[in-house]
Amino acid sequence: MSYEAITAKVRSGGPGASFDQMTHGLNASAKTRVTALLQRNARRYPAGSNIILEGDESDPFFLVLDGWVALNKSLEDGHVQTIDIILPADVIMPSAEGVSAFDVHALTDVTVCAVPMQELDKLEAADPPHMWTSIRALSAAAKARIAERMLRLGQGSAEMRIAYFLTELYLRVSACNDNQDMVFHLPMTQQQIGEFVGLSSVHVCRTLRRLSRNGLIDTSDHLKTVINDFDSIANIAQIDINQLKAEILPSDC
Amino acid sequence: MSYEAITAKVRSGGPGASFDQMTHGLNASAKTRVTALLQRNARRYPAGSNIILEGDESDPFFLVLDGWVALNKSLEDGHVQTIDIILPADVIMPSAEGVSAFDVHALTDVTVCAVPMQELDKLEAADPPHMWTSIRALSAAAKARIAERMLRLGQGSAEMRIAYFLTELYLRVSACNDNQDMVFHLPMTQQQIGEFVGLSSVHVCRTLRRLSRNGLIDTSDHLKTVINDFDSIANIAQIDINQLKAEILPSDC
DNA sequence: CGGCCATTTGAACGCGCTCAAGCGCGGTGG
DNA sequence: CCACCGCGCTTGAGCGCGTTCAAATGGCCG
Repeated sequence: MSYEAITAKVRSGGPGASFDQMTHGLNASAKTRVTALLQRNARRYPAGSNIILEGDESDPFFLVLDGWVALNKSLEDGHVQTIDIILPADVIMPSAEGVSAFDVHALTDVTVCAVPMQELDKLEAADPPHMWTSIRALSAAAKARIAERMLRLGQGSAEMRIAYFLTELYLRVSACNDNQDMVFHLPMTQQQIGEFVGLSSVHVCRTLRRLSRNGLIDTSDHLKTVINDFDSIANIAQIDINQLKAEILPSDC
Repeated sequence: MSYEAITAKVRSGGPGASFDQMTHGLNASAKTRVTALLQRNARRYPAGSNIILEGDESDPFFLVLDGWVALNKSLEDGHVQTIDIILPADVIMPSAEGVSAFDVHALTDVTVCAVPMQELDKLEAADPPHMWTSIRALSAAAKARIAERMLRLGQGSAEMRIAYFLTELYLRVSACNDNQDMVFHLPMTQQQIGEFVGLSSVHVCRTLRRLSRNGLIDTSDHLKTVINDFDSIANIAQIDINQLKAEILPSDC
């Protein structure tokens, strides 16, 4: 079963929802123009492929239309660290100077839209305040996410990191959802989760199983991750949910 | 001895160098105007004090004129993680929404300049391309720095983290220097270094001593940190120096 | 049914932590 | 001037969390 087919079951809002989110706030004519631009520059990548490699030349700016993307850095010994995970309607900025600071890796089948700088300038000319406000909000949210994760990467236990990971991604996946069922799909192997939270895949497994055995989560159906006891998870992760929501989710949603 | 007195010995360029760096690229009239703005809004904080607390309301934008600043996040159990260290001529963006995502902590006596949003807009009106270009370069460098550090925080050994820490700060401190003597001042306790690299102060001590015993560095005069064998340090840190320089240093320098 | 990949579990090791005591140095007050 | 104090650095001992290595199990697809 494809990733889209799976998430279609779990998420509300079908294909096209990303476009709505991204053009949200624009007037009608700008909206059609931007949507056209996005569709024109859209490209597909299969799960497991690299969209950009660290050190490659790249456009400064990508929009993720669909699928999950990991931003990876790696050491010579082969160890990989995922710096951030990018979800649909979010933005990838591989950094200035035209050279990417990390691998951009497709966790699932992915549709992204490379936005060349001159196109961006055109958009800005069309609707300057909205465009940059929106970008600034997205990148502030990304910074906050990374800081929060870094805190736990440096100071937290394995359990705390996993609990935080589950909470963060649940919040982000269901940010624009109104249903409260605490069920979502994590299209990542335990290896990839480990690369994200700084643990070996073996210990990710052990930690998830412990949470599962204690009834806090349910991973028996590995297409759906269920958080049974959100308060306990948030407590283990040392999260103040409302504060975290305000910080890591772009406000307009 | 004050921090300024110490660094005056080590660094080239006296007081006022920060102003020059920050207004670099502006025309003469803009330069005087910006310098005046900076001096008008400048505030001093003693070493050890907090400039902003996590969750506080704050201006969106600070310029560090002098001294070292740590951006800290902490867990309830008291563990602290330093997300980034800000040096003179660099910028603090405590994040959008007017609420700071972290403590802003003075590692030394510090002079910062809070720039309210409306002032920023005025500056932008005066010289729009320069201002935002410069800010974007600074924040791209900050992102790259944090990613590079996060890689080692999640995947590297204690030795690698310490070696990377030394290299990063040496590069940044001496970025605008032409002398190549590999001597600089680190105004941080081992406790604070530990909070930055995710190690206990005890282990920071052990690791520094080991590097020192092997002749790679010299910390006997704790006002000056000396890197004796830069290649070995860079090798331990798994750094490609030229690539790192390009990534983490704002280009105009 | 067989092959492949992800997950699970066990065993043993070791890195980095905690706790605790000793040392060195600068500042302060008698 | 020296005694004292406090803070940061140093070093030792012992422990525990998370790692590595290895093997078994499970699930999906050809």
